[in-house]
Amino acid sequence: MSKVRVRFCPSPTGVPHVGLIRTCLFNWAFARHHGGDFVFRIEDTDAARDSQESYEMLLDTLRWFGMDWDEGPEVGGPYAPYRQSERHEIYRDVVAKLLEAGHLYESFSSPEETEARHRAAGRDIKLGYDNYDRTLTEAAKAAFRAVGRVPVLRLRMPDAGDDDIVWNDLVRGEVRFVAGSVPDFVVVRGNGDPLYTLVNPVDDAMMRITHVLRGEDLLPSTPRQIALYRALIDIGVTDFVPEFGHLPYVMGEGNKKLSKRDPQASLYRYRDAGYIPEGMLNYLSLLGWSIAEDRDIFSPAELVEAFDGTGISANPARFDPKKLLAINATHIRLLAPADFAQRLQEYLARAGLVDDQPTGAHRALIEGAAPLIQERVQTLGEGVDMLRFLFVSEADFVVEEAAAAKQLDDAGQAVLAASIPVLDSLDEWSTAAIEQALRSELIDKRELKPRQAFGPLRVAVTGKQISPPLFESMELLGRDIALSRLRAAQR
RNA sequence: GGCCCCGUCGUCUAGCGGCCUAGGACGCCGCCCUCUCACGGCGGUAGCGAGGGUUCGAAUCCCUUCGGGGCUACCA
Repeated sequence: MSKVRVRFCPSPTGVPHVGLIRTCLFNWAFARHHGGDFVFRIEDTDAARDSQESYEMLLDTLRWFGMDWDEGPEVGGPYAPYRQSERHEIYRDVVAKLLEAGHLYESFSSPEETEARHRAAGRDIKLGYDNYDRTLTEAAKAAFRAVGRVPVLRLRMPDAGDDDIVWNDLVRGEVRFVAGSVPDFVVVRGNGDPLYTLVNPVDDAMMRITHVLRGEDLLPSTPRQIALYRALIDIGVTDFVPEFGHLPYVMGEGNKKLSKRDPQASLYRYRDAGYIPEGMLNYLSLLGWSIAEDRDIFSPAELVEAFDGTGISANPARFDPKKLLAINATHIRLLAPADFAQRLQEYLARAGLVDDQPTGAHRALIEGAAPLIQERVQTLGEGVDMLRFLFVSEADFVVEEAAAAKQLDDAGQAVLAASIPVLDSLDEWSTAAIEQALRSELIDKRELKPRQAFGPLRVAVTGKQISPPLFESMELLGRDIALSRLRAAQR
């Protein structure tokens, strides 16, 4: 087999979403596994919907995931340009050759006229285009032009009785469309603009794409693409038809395909919340694929190692945010502690709790606190919430109302009153010393249950009922601030 | 309507004729650990859409049926 070449070819509309990136991921992993090329092409042929902003988000997202491309925007390549909006002369040239060779023909029929012919012949009007204009005489065409009508260009499809269009789908096995069941389709608009139906296969052919892995929604268009490919081979644009593989849908709530507009589908939502790329990639690749019978946690490198393009499931996969979260949590725990601290720092900065280049004191705080929460959070965003009490100014520090009501009652006040002098007189402000002193005073001497003893202190010091371990937190906070918060919680 | 795809626990899946009284994971429930929350450990819950074949033997092969979904544009 020649070198594997696959492509990811989104149109830049809207925000990158889960289904799109899953498709990208499978292509990327397939290319990397086989030592092939990953081509990134932008299908911006719909000026009304495409946007530069969306284009930039696409690049940004792939980079965030570490899905690098060998050819495409900003890196170039031998088949440049890689934005379809810059390839119009190429399409014009191919169209001219296709027309000359008789694969395309001018079609003047309006949908109404086609429908009228179906009615007149007693056929179902839902049959679609009837290939009527194939046989238009030059005189008839001239007559249309004379009244100002402009033709679209259609590709001739095989007729009933010709060979069926069959391919061996990488995901679904043999798929067959009976010859004659697919009408001739439009490839160039009346105004001369080429359509997706033309430019997508033309670019794939010219860029020598060997494997087309794409969404299941494109499966019914495959016979048309194969027919076009045959025409392209005939005129010498390429010399082979690629393999096709149609990936199952990613479903959302209910029984509906996850929509671009579904907020749950936006990648940025997860990125902003502090999901990490390793976790997202892992989960996304589980949507229609599995690495082994008894395993579902793996690194991007392990994915590439295993992903050979076989064993992709044909049935739709439901996107499950809970499982995504769980897998993300596992990957967070897998990070090297310094790596976790670094990533956490970025989110703390984003939340405005530390500077982009944190001060030495903040840096020390992050290094001390990160290990306390690495096993406690599922996202980096949760980590920010959990550590907020360490970074806020005393003026901004607040004790949650519900927490105060529950823990700073009369019993809680007694705990505060007993603890403050003990802590105040500690020789050494360390986790071990704090714990020893408090246990001795509250558990041994006053015979409190641990949760009764430490609950009020936790709330007073962190403002929440859920926090990193208490004694470590107090040490990090420092004696002065810890004591002043305990005193402030007294009434 | 026509064409096409899909059908294993609630969800993602393993399974490709005997290894299956169907395995793993998420979720959920219980217990242990425990300063909160997590982590970790142990246990539990729950599935082959239905009906016919083929076969000594079917989740696995065939047919039918039911159900879900997609396409059917001068969108991509």
